[in-house]
Formats: sequence, C-alpha cells, structure tokens
Amino acid sequence: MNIGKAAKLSNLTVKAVRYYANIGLVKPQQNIFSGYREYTSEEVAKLKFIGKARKFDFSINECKELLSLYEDKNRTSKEVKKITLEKITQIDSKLKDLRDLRNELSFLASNCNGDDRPNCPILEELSKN
Amino acid sequence: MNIGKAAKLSNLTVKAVRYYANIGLVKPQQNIFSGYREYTSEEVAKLKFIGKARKFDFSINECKELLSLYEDKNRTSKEVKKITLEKITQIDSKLKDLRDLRNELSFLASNCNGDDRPNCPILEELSKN
DNA sequence: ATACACCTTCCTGTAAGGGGAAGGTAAAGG
DNA sequence: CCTTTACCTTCCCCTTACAGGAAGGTGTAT
Repeated sequence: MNIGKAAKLSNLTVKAVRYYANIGLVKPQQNIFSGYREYTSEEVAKLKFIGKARKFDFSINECKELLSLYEDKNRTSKEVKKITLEKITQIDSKLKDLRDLRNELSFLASNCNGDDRPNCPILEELSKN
Repeated sequence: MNIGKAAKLSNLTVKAVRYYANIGLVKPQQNIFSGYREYTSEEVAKLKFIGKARKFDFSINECKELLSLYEDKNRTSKEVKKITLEKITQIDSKLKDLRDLRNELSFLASNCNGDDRPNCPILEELSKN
C-alpha cells in the first residue's frame, strides 16, 4: 500500500512516516517506476509500534532500540525492562523539577495582589540579586 | 565590562549571552574599534533576571514580555500575575501527562519478569493492534 | 482529455543555544 | 618590543522530530 494508507492505518502523519523512512527506522520498498513507497502490513505494524512507543515518550533512538529488541526473537525481557525502568527514572526526575517549579511559581503568584498597582513580588523575586 | 565577565556575573554562558544580544533581548553597546560588546551593570541585572525566568521555565518570548513589564514603571501587578498563572496552568497540564505516562509504564514494567526469557508484556503492549 | 487526489524530492523553520573554526584584540610577562 | 595567552568577534553546522510548502511527477475517475 502507499504511504497515505500506511499513515492512516498507523495513526501517524505522512510526514512522520516519510521521516521514519528517511532515517532508516522503517524503510519500505520503493516502486522503481513511480518512486512511490510501498508498505507491507508488517511495516505498518512497526509504524504502529513506533507510534505507541513515541506516545510513551520514548525518543526515536529508544524506539529504534525497542524495535530491534522486538524483532530479535532471542532477546530477553530483561533488556526491555531495563530501558523501561530508565525511562521511568527520567520521568520521575522531570516530575520533580516540574513540581518544584510549580510550587515556587504558585507561591509567588499567591503573594501577588494582581491588582492595578505596580507593586509585584514576582518581578521582585526575578530581579533579586 | 566584556561579555565574559557579564556572563560570569549573570551565571550564564557566553554563548547564551551573545544569543540574547543577537535576538535583541539584551543588546549592549559595541565598541566601534574592537567590536567587543560592552555590558553595563544594568544589562547584567537584566541577564540575571532572564536567567532566573528561564529557570522558571519561561520561554524566551515570555522572558521578553516579563522584561518589558519589569522595565515599565506603569505596569500593573495584574499583568505579571496573569502570565505567571498561565505558566502554572501549562505546568499542571505537563504534570498530568507525565503522571499518566509514568503510571502506564510502571504498570507495564511491574508485569514484566525482567528475566532471561523472551516473554515480555511491554513489547506485547506496544505491538498490540 | 482533464481534473483531482496522491505521491516524490527539496528547502526552510522550529527552541535555545552548543561546538568549533578562522581570525582579530588586549594585557601580561620577559 | 615581542610573544604568549586569554579573550573577543563572526560564521556555519548540529541538535529533536518532524511541519509547511513549493515544484513537479503519477494514478485514477469521469
């Protein structure tokens, strides 16, 4: 099938699917005469796989890793779990940063009258030495 | 003072400070003969301000806004508070997405033995139709 | 035959700088 | 006075993961 259908079936944009072909993530055959990419249903399955992994915040490189593990019938679940746990650690770190940030901003905002006067503790904090 | 000192005093990199000059965020005078940028202590204060705002996850454009509010002696605290509250809303949304993500990944990981056998619920989930 | 949908490659842009090359300038040391 | 060293300049490419759009080829329905 052509790229449009493959994109639709995998819930990705044509642009993204073409991008994955260009970087060698999912490389379909290309019709010699028309130049059109021709996707098999197995390739569509890989695209779906990638789409889901991307939603799980895995980077393209991590998707590449996961995909090769997925294709390797001899891989152990240990390898996959390791990548997943690393990802969870990353997310925890991001969560902490965002929570801290939110607390500070929220503290500043709650101390700001938000009225028509110029007095503003938020800017004061930002301009502190 | 030269850019190196300004960068050190504001806890920014020289690259970042030069970048801010290029995009017109903090534009110092430039010595006509040497071409060196010459920073005043007021400009360093603005750099510090930006550095802090960036740490608070404000984008460059938001920094520009905050900076102009900061410089405008007639601005009201309402304007600043509005931007800050919007930022908090953004952060809350990010936090929710990350939490959901973490829950799903953590669920998958906890169901994966992580042993030397190939059976892996994480990959199974990713390859589901 | 033509209209229209779909496909191709190629180029540019995104956010916020980092890395590094090639070369000019300033200040310290001998 | 000369050289080394440190610092400065501009310029260009790299990063992530595509999106947008131009110019042009292909396939199909009417």
